[in-house]
Amino acid sequence: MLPTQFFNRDVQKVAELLLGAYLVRRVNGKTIKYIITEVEAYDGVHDKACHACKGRTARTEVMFGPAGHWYVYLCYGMYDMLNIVTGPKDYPAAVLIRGTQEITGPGRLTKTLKITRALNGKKADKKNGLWIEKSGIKVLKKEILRTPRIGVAYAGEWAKKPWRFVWVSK
DNA sequence: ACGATGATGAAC
DNA sequence: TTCATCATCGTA
Repeated sequence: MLPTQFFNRDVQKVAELLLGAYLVRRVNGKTIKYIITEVEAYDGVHDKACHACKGRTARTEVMFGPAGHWYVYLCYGMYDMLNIVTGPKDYPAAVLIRGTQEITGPGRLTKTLKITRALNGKKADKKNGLWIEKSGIKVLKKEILRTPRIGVAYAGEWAKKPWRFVWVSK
């Protein structure tokens, strides 16, 4: 299980390192590991695509908290989005986990793993049934595709930042 | 291409 | 209290 310290650093570094790691879900006695293949970085109050650009609010409070906690919010009235908080306390940033080897799309991911806002603010550990583990899989730099983030066209210049990371495996 | 569906933040 | 907006997806 990756410790809090792992997440307590630059959000883009964490995003990159999460590719090839296991997202582990334990629900009613069964534990399943999913290999993370697609993530996005959201970085600070200045990032207009990051919810924290609105400042400290009831929703964004979790991102201002310590690293290694889940930030789960409802998107488009239907889908829960799963993020892991990164960086030091009071610096709002998070990595959106968009997909795994078996599951493409952040909405499908949370639906399949039965992840809801009940996990919002909870620590990524075994007690909460959702955590991240090192897999031992080697992801080469050349296998990482970087693109602008999805669905954030409203964010002006920030929409153009190549902060989406995809592990292209063949 | 479009509607479902509800929380959020900002305006009034 | 109302309103536009939204880190999506299934159906067409």
